[in-house]
Amino acid sequence: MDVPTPLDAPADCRSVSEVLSRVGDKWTMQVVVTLRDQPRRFNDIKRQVGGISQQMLTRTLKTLERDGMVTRTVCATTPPQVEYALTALGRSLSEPVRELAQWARAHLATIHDNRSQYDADR
Amino acid sequence: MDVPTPLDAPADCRSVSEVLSRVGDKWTMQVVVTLRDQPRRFNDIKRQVGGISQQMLTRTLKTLERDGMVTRTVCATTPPQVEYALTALGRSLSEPVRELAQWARAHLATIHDNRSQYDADR
DNA sequence: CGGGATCCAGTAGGATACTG
DNA sequence: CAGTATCCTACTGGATCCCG
Repeated sequence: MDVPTPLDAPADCRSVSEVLSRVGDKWTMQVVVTLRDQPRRFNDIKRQVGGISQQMLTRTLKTLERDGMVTRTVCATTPPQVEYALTALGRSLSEPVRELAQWARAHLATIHDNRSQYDADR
Repeated sequence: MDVPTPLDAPADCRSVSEVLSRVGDKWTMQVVVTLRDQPRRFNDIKRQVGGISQQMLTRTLKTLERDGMVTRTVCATTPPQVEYALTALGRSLSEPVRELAQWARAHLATIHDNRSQYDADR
């Protein structure tokens, strides 16, 4: 237990890739961030995220619930109310993602520039 | 400029999602980690990663090169030698990813358990 | 050795309409 | 309000063969 975080073993790489591809889809992180401060209801999330269809929001929330990142609470009223909230696991994810967000903000423009230049050179 | 890292604005969410989905594919992180310590040649990377086809390695490396994360150096010898190395940008990415790797190691088993339980309950 | 070209299957994302 | 059910398109991952 000397090296802080090897990130060398193939098993680790696959774990990282698995997590990255899990949360790297189009909507998951936006939903997680939307739920970070307070629980919200379905159409509330839908408005906050913007541009997401009911279908994709349903899928995203169901997958998050399945992974134990989000809880789903149904109030048997009419009209029905369903409230979604982050679990501790879901909140804990937002910490390392915050780091990545900083990196994204700092370097995304550079990446886009690199792409433009690469494409122009051919 | 009070809050350290808001991660609230929709624009930020999209940046994060863009980066996550960019590096969240099946092979990118494994290639980056393989190149982290020293430059390597094509088939060397292929052996290190394991299970990747030439096609996918070619695509992955080309995309990394386009984004300015990897340099491609051709030695005009016979047989040709092509060496790939991480750029500073590529190396800087491995830092926040290291954080996410720790999270992955710590919580991946829990997530898998949650999935099993969720699937069993229906 | 280091790819390019082609073809193919599976899945992610999305539009729309309908339901309890 | 909060979904479910269809249907469709585009992209990802991969296998195979060919080339300098």
